[in-house]
Amino acid sequence: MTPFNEKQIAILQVAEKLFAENGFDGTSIRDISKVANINVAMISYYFGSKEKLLEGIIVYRGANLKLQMENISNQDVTPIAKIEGLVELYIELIHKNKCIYQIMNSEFSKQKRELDANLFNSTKKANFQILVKIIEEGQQQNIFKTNINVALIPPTIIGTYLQFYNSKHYYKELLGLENDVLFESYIHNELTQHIKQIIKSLVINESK
Amino acid sequence: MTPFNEKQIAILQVAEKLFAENGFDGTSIRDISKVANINVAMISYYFGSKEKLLEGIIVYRGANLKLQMENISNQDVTPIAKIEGLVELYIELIHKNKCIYQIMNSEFSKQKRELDANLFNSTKKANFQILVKIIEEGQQQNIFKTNINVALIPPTIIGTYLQFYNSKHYYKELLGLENDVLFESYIHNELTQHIKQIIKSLVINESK
Amino acid sequence: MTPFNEKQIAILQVAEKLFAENGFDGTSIRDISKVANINVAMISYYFGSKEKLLEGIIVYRGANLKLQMENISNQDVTPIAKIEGLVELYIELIHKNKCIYQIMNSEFSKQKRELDANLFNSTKKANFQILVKIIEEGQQQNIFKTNINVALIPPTIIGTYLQFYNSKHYYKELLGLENDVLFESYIHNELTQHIKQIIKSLVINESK
Amino acid sequence: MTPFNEKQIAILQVAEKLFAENGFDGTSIRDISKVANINVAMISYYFGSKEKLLEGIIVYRGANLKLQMENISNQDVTPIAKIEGLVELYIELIHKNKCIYQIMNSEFSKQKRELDANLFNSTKKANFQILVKIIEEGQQQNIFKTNINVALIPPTIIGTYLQFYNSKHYYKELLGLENDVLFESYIHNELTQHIKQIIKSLVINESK
DNA sequence: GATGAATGAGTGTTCATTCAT
DNA sequence: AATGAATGAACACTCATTCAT
Repeated sequence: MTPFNEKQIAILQVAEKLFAENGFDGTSIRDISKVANINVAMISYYFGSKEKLLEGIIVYRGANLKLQMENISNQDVTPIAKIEGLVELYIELIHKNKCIYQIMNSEFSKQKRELDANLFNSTKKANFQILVKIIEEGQQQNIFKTNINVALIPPTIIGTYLQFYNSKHYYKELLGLENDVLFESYIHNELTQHIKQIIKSLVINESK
Repeated sequence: MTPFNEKQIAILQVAEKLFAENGFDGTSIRDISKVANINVAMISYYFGSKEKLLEGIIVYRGANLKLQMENISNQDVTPIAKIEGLVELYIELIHKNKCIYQIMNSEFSKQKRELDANLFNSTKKANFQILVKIIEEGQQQNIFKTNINVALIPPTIIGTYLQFYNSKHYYKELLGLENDVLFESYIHNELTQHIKQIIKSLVINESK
Repeated sequence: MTPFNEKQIAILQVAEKLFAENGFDGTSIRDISKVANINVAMISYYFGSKEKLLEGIIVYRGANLKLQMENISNQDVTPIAKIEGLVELYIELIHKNKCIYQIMNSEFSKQKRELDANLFNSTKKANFQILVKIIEEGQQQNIFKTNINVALIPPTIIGTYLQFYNSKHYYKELLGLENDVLFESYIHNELTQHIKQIIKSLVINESK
Repeated sequence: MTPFNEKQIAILQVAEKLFAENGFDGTSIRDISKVANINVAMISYYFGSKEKLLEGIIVYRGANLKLQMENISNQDVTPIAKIEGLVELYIELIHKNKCIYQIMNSEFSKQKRELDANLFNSTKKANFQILVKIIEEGQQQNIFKTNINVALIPPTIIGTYLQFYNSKHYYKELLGLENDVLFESYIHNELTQHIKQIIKSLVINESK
């Protein structure tokens, strides 16, 4: 199904992790080869170059992301439940694929990288369309407001989550979350709840 | 006032810009020295190392940030106006100091960097305290809800803004913002309004 | 007849061309395998090593060279005609086998290469003997000088030709030879005539 | 006078020698740095790249070559003596600068190298003009033939010499030159004499 | 007999830093 | 106080070759 074989996937996963942790420039192919327990030359051999490896990660993850996102809107529940489900899914997906979102946000925003932005934008657009559909459904049922800026919903969800996660150290201290398990739990409960509340306040027609 | 002399500040400003554009690892001290029109050795000479230079940027900007943030809470307006003002200020500050926020978010979240996190956390905590004060003021006046998770307000503001800004390319296309001026204007109007609305929905006591 | 099979010969021909164009070190076995449309491992498999491949080229071409050279001296014409024929043949052969002569001159003169010089020297010596025979024939007929340094005749012919050919770019400009056809034609006429004249002046007894 | 400092010249000389012996691709900058007893990084530091180093050699030697060549034609001797002197000078110069001539012939004739051919062609043209002047002088004095192809004289001299030199191994055996001193002596005497004779036969008007 | 996978050594180059002055 | 020169380590990548199949 994927265009990558077993060993390539092993490399992709190690690379994804290290890129997310240390950045693209901060990760050498030697670092990757050491962690993945393969020869340095294998990366060039399998992917052609370090940049192509990055693109490989995107292709590998991108296919997955789009697929998972599509299920939510086809369920037979109220638009509000769909929105809540979408927020949950969004957070879950970003959390699971934190690595690639991290990469996307730090590497794609850099001017120097000559990456094919379309690799990501197509996924983004697809997700946007799904969201639009749900919103319109709620509007037709008069449950949602009419003037909703749909485009700003995804960056609100993703941004809030990532900003929180990237300041892990600070929030663990501030909120007294003594270990990573508590931190993860906080994300799953309080943060998710917080974001759900935000998004609902943006879309639900309170004046009804 | 600042512990940096004129030449050091010139270096700091160039470094800040380049770090934000290309990342810490993606920027060589030669790049910096070329743009700043100084000798390569100057950076090690003045700052000790490249990492110390990054810390220097934080110290240099941090002092500024804290200072500007404190003014808002001392004004004699309603808590709601203070919150609105704070959101505006937040966005304005992040927008102006995008560079350092970019750095903070991409470099501080990396495990490999041995940076003194306190350099930033102290500013964050100070800002948090200011926010707490405003919220409490509103709660005493019964204008704000009682159960507000104040800690999640800053990451919501900052995260949403940065996520939007970092996907500049995508949003310019999606929203038909043909040039950078229109993009900036969109941030100043729609995005700021969007974030204000979110934060207000989080704090204002609607049941009143 | 040749000790090489069809696939080996295909490789030899590609390698000969690429070695002549880019040098031995400037040509990778991957370059060769790509052009020859074979697997990289084939070269080591068939020839043992890259150096052995070079020797293979020499063996392959050398056999040919010696063969063609022998015909000229057996014809029933005057020694002068034989010399003229020999010059023509020399130039024609070098021109046709420019590739291998190029290799021979650039790779054999290098100390680092551990090539079996005898592979070539035997051909050179055979050719030298043929030349000696013709010269002696002319001397017996009192048409040629008695004090002829036969050893210096071949390097004069070959050297002049190669030096001219290797400065193709320069001579095309200097002589106003606008395209390669004109350049080739110049070699066939003026240059060949020039070399013939030189060699004849070296051997023919003018005082007669 | 030269645009190179002492250390750069040391590197240039080592590089010239190694390039001539092993070719451009056959010489690594580590080889050079080892022989020159300098750090590997110095070559990039001083010359920018390996290719620029090669160009440096050409610039360094080229200036010298042109200069030395100009003296011969200004002497107050017969045209024949001038031609003889020129041949001697040519051989001496090529012999001394064998390295760079070797490089010129093997690297410039390769298509892959993107070298500024003008670096050499200007020297070649200057030398050609000097030769033309001497020939014309002899023609005016009716000592030289009228139909002389001046362009073919330099490649005859250079080519014959280089072809002989590059087959050193072969000629030492053929001519019984037991050591390098004898080989050098042969070049200085027999080979030089041979080339002088050739060139004179090309230009001198025998029918006078 | 033939080949894709894999390897360790090597490539040119750039890196942050230090040194002598 | 300031800098050009210099360095060793690291960089991404390519090399010829070997090996398991």
